[in-house]
Amino acid sequence: MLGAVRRQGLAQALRACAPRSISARATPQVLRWQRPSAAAFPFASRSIYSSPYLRHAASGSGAAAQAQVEESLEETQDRITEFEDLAARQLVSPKIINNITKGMNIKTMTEVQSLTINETLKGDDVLAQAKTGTGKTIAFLIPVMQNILKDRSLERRNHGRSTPTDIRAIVISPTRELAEQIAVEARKLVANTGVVIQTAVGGTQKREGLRRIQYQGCHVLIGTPGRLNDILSDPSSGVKAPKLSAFVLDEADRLLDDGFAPAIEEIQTLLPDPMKVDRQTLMFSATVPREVMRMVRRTMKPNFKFVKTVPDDEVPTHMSVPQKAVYINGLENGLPAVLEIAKNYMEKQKQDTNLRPFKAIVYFNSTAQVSVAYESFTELRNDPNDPRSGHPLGRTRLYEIHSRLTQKRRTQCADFFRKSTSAILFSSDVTARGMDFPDVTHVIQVGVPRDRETYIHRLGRTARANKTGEGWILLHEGEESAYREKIGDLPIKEDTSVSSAGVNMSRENQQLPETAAETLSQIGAAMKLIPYKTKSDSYRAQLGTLPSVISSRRHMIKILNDLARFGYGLREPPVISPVLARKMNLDRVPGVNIGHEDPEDDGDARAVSRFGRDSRSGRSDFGDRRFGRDGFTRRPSRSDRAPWEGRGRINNDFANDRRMR
DNA sequence: AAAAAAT
Repeated sequence: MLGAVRRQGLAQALRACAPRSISARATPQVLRWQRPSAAAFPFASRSIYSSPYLRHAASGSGAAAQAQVEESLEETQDRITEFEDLAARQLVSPKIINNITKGMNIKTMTEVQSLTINETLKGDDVLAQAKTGTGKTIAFLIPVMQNILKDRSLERRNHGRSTPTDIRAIVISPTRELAEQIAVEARKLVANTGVVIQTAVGGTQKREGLRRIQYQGCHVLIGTPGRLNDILSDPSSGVKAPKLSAFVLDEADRLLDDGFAPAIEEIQTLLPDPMKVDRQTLMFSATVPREVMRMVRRTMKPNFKFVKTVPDDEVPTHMSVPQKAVYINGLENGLPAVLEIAKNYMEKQKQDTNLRPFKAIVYFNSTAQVSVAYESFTELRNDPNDPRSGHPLGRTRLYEIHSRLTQKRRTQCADFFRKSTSAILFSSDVTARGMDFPDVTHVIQVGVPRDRETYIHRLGRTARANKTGEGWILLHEGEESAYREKIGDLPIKEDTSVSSAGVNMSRENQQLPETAAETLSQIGAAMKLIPYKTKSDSYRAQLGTLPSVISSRRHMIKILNDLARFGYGLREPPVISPVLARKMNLDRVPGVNIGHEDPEDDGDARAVSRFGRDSRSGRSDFGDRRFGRDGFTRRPSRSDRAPWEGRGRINNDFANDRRMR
């Protein structure tokens, strides 16, 4: 019953967004997959109206809830589900099908593929709402390629070679890696057909890319908004798409977010008038917010199809994957907790060979935090005093990826991680959407993500292709309210198995469980080996991300200073420029270190090298500012060793302070 | 000072 109301709500939403003048006949059809037997899942259909637009439309449609929904069951019944059949019915070139069934060894379509391919092959415009990791790339590539192959003029022109004005399809993706990933897939699909695939993404040599297009030609151009716009708007590039027959937006919701829309609109003005040169527009989107609907209405034919491939009764990933929340005592407990989660799993995996090798993505909200994590994990040693003692995670490979790396490094890391059996990828949200890394067993999110969608997309990197996986999120109690607000309704269970998470790292001489003590000292030692700038950048970066999560400035500075001191091992908080301090209303907050530059001598607590020699001496020209209830209460003295090493001395007033925030 | 993305 509830399901029926929901269905009607959806149809309503779609009608509401179609222009009024459009006749009933032109109302977009809603196609929906029905699970044969409705299994009773506790969380069924919760995610279906996760988009604000549809949720709103659905809830406001009470009076009209009687309306019938168009549901084409006939089409559901004789829908093609085997790739072979597409060739047998002469819908798709046997070459393409052969590449799929033999080359890629895929026989049966996923639900997304089956539902969308059956529609797109008819030539209609399609908006598909699809869960990630369900083969949607192939789903939109097949009709695009088929359209290109069936144009016989391709073969005659230019002695069978392509030219830079031959572009038949443009595919836009929100990240460079995703564009490359789509191109790789596309090339497999059209192997030995003569169709030329090219990419246009930032961070690469524009001239080199252009030369490749000029020399090899291009039928399908896959890229990111900026570079695509750059190339198409540059008349001297000679790259044009006068015969464009397909236009695809992957991750449309993301693409229509702030920032991308202007570039995409500009690209559209550079394409031929769709009224004169007929083209098929396809959009894939995990959610269907207002912006996506607006773009659909502006660019798609009035009879576009809406294909919803999240079945009513299928449990979406973020409802079925086991998810755990770990409360950390301070932000400084974050990396120890990550390390311990890894160790615990690897220990279990030794006992139980059925468990897959540990392969994790660890997400942070800023690039600088990613670097701190990656660099410190690289420096880990079993025995911090002996560089030869081996890494606590054994042969687990470590990678980092974010926008501040060169494109070459990014691509390399993505490739390496994809191929690794046991690895950790420290990542910003570059990889949050669409990226397909096989066999990821863990997604660990450090801190509350910027929004609900981000959480769900990150989590979607695991449990792909019918595999299992688990999600973890590490939370400071100061983040609790933001956490509950954003994702409090998801099935995330509190987990208390991570012993180093709850340790108060400001206290010395504590009796700690062995695993916690070991983990904390390993991280603490590794942290001393990484550059000061990496840490101070991370501190400042979090001044940018935390205010949306923690409302009190005082509290924020307090926990950041704890991180600087007990996590990063710094003697004093990194400087904040006077301008920034004023802008953020921090000038009167205790513990804020207002200054101009990072100290020349590093400001590190005590850069103890692996060989045990002190390599830096202290400096204290920060005056009285340091002497407040700010986490840096004590004048730096002989020992700045981390308290859990048992020899440090810290101010107990301050330690008590931690309890009464 | 806070993902991403054109130079």
